Amino acid sequence: MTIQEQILLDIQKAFKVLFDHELSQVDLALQPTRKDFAGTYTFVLFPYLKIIKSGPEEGGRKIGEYLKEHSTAVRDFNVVKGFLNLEVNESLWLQIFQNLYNKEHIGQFPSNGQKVMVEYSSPNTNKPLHLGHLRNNFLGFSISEILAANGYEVIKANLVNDRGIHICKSMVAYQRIANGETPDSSGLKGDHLAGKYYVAFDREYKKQVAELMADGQTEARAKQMAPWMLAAQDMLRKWETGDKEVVDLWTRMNQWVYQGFNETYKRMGVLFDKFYYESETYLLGKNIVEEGLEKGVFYKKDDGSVWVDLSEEGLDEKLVLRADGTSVYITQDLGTADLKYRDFGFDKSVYVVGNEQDYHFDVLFKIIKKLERPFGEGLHHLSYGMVDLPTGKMKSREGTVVDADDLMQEMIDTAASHTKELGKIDGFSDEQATELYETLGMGALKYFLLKVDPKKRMLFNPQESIEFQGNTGPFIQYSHARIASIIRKADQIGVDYKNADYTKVDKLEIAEQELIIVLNDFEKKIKTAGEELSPSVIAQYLFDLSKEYNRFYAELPIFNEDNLLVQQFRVALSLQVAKTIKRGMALLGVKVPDRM
RNA sequence: GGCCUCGUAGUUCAAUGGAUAGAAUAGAAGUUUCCUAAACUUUAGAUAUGGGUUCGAUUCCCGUCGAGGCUACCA
Repeated sequence: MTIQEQILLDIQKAFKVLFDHELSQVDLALQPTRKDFAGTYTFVLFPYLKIIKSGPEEGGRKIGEYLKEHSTAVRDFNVVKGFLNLEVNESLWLQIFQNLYNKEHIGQFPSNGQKVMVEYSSPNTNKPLHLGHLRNNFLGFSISEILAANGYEVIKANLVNDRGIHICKSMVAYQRIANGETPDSSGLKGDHLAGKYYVAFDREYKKQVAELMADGQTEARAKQMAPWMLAAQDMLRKWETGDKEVVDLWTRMNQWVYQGFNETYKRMGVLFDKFYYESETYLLGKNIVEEGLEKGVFYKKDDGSVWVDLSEEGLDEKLVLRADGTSVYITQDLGTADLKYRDFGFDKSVYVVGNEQDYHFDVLFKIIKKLERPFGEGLHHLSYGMVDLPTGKMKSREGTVVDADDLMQEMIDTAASHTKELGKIDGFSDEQATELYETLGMGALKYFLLKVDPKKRMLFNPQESIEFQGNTGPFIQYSHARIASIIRKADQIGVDYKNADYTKVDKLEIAEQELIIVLNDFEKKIKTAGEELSPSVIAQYLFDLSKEYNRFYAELPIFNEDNLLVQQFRVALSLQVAKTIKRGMALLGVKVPDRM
């Protein structure tokens, strides 16, 4: 039982004894006391004025008196307006700390026996990854870690979009103008090489459209009859019929792209348990169309196209099969959902996809529920907002796309030069230094993208993202490094911080008590982050913890402290903070250094 | 046009319907004989707008203004 639950139980008793009223647990809640007032938890009295039959001040005082006398958790209280602020016994905080400190693993709930699939990343193979993908990948990886911490078995899946007209565009341009260029011959990363020809296609295509329009064609017509567009469409048809030459080129170019992606994923620090390829799934789902027709969930129009009517659910009619019998995106997604379920039999499935597809997933999930799939209720769209630049939206045509590889390298370079400037890493080997720069640069970037609520669109300012002060990854990493330094010294001079009995500490300083309170919140935050699918909850928490620790660090001496038990306690408290930071940062996919 | 998000200090972000709306940056002023100053302390500064519900609204409801997204027999 947590302190809060215990106090609420005692408040329930108080209502029974003082006002002869039975309150149910669900009616009751405590909130953290605001910093300006004494106390840890606050009970708001306004909702109970009718029951306590007196002013909030008087009623609050009565309840406070009762708690002070009868609750083992409550040491003292004060009433300000309608707020009953409760102070918790120091001994209880020490007991809580001791329990936390004795734990083998923190931030890990036992298995809940449930399986969850997290699909994220899902790149197109016609161009390299950019800033938007970074948010997607960091979110997907982090939420996977967070769900695992909540006791789920997690399967990380990547559905690669490796076919379609966009791939054919790169291929057409490559075929026409590349002169057999390869990653080896050009020194270009494979994904960047493919991207180069995707851009080249677009440039040539625009030129062709302009020429046709100059010859008197309408724009719409010009777009249809531009030679390269016709070539791309032709290539797509050939691909679908298995034309050897086309498939060979497709295979070769995709291999290059995958090599490039693998490098990028490695630097990002993301992993996958299962890859799905659209080239293997794009025909799935037609059997579901049949099934839907039989069940009466879908209906056929006169021209033969198949539709679903979602007007009862507040949406429109939606096409699921074209008149010519070919499938559309949503058909394929229905099929893929079944495939995933056959493969893994999950309880939940999370799709990490940008919010421009909100409507699509709304429709998809509603259809799946209409089809009465067993996994229908476990579907979630982790819909994240776009990443905007100070100049506005990223537009590949306008060359304002921030390339993922470039950005990561820039962050790491900046971390390197900043670290060298501070000159604190004497004695590092080149290898260690390189690793540190990577840790810091990637930490800054990941934290920057994860600290914001995923649902919200966010602004990426290159200058600010590269700062290492304030609410940043490196600030939290720095707090960890400071503690690591303390532990080294404690070990060196032989402070026995491992086995002391900290419940015997006489008096807690405010900074110490605040730290314990924050440390005690860790698991609750992991739970919230898991329920809300929001790594930002963890990021915010770690920042608060680090800030609280740095205050403690500045205010209280450790090795100059005379009382031996207090000295041991402060080392132990520091160690507990370090463990929490390390574990919490791991949930964000961020490493922490022991020196920086 | 219809549908969905979102408007909070100069800027970037917080705030299960609760107290005097928090941080971080940028600005001003301080703190290194002491465990890492990538830190700490102090200071100034915001709920787009008009109504409504409520003991109480940044939060819920309606209007206005502004930003973004969706609105394909594309993916």
